[in-house]
Amino acid sequence: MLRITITDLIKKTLISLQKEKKLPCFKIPDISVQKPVLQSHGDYSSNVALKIARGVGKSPAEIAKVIAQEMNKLEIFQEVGVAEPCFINFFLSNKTLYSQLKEILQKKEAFGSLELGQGKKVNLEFISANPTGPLHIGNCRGGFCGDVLANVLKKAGYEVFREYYVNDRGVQVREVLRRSLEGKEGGYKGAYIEDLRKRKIKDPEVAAHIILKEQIKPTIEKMKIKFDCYFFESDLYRKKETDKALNFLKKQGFVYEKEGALWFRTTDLGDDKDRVLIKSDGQATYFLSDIAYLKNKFKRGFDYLIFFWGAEHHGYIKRIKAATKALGFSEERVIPLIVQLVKLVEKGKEVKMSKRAGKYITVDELINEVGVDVARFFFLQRSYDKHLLFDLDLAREQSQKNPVYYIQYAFARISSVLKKAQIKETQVKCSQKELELLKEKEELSLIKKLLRLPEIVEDIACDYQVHRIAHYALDLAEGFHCFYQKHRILSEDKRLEKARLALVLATRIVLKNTLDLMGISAPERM
RNA sequence: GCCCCUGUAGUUCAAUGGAUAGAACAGAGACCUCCGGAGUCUCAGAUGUAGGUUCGAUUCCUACCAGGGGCACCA
Repeated sequence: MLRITITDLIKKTLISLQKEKKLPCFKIPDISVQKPVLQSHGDYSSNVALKIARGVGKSPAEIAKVIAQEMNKLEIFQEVGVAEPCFINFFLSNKTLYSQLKEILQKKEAFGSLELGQGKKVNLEFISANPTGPLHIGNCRGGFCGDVLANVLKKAGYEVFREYYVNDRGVQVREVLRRSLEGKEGGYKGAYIEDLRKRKIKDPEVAAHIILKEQIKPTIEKMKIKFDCYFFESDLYRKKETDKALNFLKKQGFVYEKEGALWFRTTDLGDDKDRVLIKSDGQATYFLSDIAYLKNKFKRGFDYLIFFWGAEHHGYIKRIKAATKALGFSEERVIPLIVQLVKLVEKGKEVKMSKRAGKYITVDELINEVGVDVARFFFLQRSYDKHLLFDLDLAREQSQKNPVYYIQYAFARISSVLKKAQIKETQVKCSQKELELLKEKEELSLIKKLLRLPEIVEDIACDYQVHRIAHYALDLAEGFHCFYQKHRILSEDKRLEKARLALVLATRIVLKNTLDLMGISAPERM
């Protein structure tokens, strides 16, 4: 991966410059290499000179000059320059681009894979909607983002386990279902409740499992999400894990009694107030289940626990971090991701949803109307901390204009050209000499875009922001459309044709890998 | 009252503290003898307000203004 390579090269250069006494001794900081906005500023750039100038006692310009001079000797670059205010700009040599292109063609579906995770085990819990009814649009966001994050982390070299936590025991769930089945105030309405009533289902816990099986699971399949496990809260009780967790906390001295209830002194561990574990009526709270569940996950050997929560749960973070610390684990191993709420807009007005009134748009309805590819892309585009405005009219009427088609269209075009050229999945054997025929602006620019996939995977594996991949996919598709528009692939010049077909094949590979990560289909025809 | 998130173009969104703030849709215009026009290329258009931190702020800090979401022996 180029960005890592360049970072390493800078580090090596600094060390050798220090050895040669061209630079004084100092501790080498974390070096950041970024992609400049402007092409004229190079393919990559670094502010390392500015960063180390503080501790070195030389002017940044001087330092940058020395580093650039040294790095100019490296073959990977065509040029290493210095620009105001002391950025070091790296221009890749075309030779580097061609060899990287070859690598894509060799690696195929493995292109973009990293060993960043070193096989560490990650538990990714998402959706986990209460089994009281069908999934609604609010569940979509965390669902799709969780699924894609799982894909990306796997690509980055983590061992990923996807989990859905089923609150099948909680008082609230049981109470709501009981009221719903009996048609009482405070219950939910909807066809599925009617159906349960007709089937004479009385037990709320049975109802919960039926809803999970008949409503939620089929929808999840429709969303093209796969879970490795549905974890039942009731199992924690059946196996006495809640008792064990409570006893553990007691032994650690975190538990006290007040007004007939058992409290967990979470304030000792950074929470705003203490929390109840056992209510005065003897019932355990969800929080106790969650602590037992946390313990259970660590016991299963996960290095990191990632959760997707809606914004309404933000207050829960301190609590779960406190529990983590009380259990004796480092809080860095628990990573809660908060996604802001989804607001539904129709005809310019917000649509208020109510589960109680049976008034909400289900995920099934949404996917039936716009298709799973459009739905996935729509929810993937935004960063988690933005409120997501879901415009129903746009999704319904303008699906033709949806950017996901722009991306898929690029793939369809590629397939079409390859078909015409009668090239199947087989490798185009293209020599370095032939690849050197690719020197048009659009060709080189496309190659550079292809090479960014591993960087995107790395970035997401570090900050979990999956929307990066959606934006990358658009950028990649644009790169191909521009190239396609400007230059003919099939031509009389058979050597050039071969080189361009190699580029097209490589684009196909990277586009396919990107779409796979997003869980969006790559159609040969549209 | 306290806590969390957000204020960027007419609209919906981008931009690990970096260089001339990017797209898409909507608007104005151009490109079909040509591998799929669901495409390409032009033009026009934006950082809520006031301070601070520093070589450099859309990004970090403070105050204010505006929107959303939380503050249970629910989760």
